[in-house]
Amino acid sequence: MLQLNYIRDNKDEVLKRLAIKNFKDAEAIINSVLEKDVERRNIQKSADDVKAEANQIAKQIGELMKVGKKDEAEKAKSKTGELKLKEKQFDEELKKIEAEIHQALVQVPNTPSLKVPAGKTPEDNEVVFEHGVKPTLHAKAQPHWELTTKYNLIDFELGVKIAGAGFPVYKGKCARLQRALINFFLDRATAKGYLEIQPPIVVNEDSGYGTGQLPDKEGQMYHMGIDNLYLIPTAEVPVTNIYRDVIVKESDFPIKNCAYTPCFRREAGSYGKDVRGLNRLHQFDKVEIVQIVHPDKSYEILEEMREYVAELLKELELPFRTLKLCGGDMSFASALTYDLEVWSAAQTRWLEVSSVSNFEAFQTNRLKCRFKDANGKTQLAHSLNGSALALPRIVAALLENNQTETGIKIPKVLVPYCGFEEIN
RNA sequence: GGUGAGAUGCCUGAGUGGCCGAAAGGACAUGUUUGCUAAACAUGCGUACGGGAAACUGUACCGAGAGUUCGAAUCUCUCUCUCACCGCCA
Repeated sequence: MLQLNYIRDNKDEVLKRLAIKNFKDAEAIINSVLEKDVERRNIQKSADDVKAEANQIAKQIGELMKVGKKDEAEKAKSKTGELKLKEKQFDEELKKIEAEIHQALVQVPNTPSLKVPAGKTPEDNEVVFEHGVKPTLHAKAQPHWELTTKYNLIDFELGVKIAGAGFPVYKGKCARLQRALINFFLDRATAKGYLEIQPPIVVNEDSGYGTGQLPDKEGQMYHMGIDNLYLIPTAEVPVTNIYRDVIVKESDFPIKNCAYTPCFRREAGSYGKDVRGLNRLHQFDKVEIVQIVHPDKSYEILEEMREYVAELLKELELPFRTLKLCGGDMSFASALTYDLEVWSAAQTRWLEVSSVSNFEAFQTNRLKCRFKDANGKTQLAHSLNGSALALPRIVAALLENNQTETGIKIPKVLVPYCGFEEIN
């Protein structure tokens, strides 16, 4: 959620930036919010004045009672009836208008950075970096969903039997490969200064609101009604919520956390499209990196995180490209997002494996994650996160790109983690 | 699942109707002093939303919501959560 004060002071810039996101009703909503804000302040002033008067009288009555002037006390009491009525009325008005402002404000997406390219669809995303050579596969090369059957690596049908579509069962060397990837990613992250966290993989409602999954996207999460808990769609949710309602020390910046968790997504509405094999799952594994930083540093750190994820892909010897998302393809909460995509040689297409975003103060405003600056003023921190990395599509690309007629080669860096060099 | 206790500021913890935005201690910050990796002393130290050029000042907040009252951290009701013990169990 954007900060009202910020909008008030920077209206033109806010509108300019929202235009990049193709947010249609920006001007209408912002104007109405600002008008209501003026009204709100007027009402609050009136309410405060009435309350101040009532408080005064109450104090006087107390003193009169103490010295035994009962008559005068009674006289003072008679005045309070009217004040109480007014107070109630103002409070209700205030509540109403605050709700309206909030309602309008939550509809407004984060203001994109001015570096975000204009555009509406994924085709408008800007390729900022490309690395590696797309491999040429042998004549009988297969997509990963056939390779996994051939080498007995993943049983999708078994997953259907146990849970449902989108819950694969990994076996043998593939299970080991998954474990290897998780450990590799965590080792690299901790070496880079990220503190490893093992968070709960269920969260309560407050946490869902904190990172913005609720109230809008609740259909995307698995909900356990009996205890009112949600399965996390990403470690971002529990890890970022560590910093909900806290005032961190400025000297603690940058706060760097990483976490491996399974992720659960209902993916409602995406049936039938690009869902073969490992491309889109209800449950998958991911290592996430999260940073809470000083506002002045967040863009510098975003680049650092993007570079870090790119390094991982280089080490895995996967061809990849980095995209700067255009206004139309960015998420609601992001101010600037890089997507990293690996080349899937048998599918001959790019697969998104990481999304690295700077949320500026959009998320921390909702979370109330603040710090005291040098002047002793509390202000919102900036939050960033990125996948580093999501497993299934990495596995898909590894299987497809590294296949030979006799087996699948494991990248060097993973061999110590896997304990084998080839799947055959 | 059963029984009991509780929810106060960054933390511990006092506070049973007006003198309480809240004692005390700790932590933290600044300064002084002695010196040495620390201690002593002094001062400061909640958050949010308003008003004001500023000094300053108004209002709200003691788990959440409602109520009683001129006046509520303190009384009543509802809800949520936490802890302890027992039972069951990884």
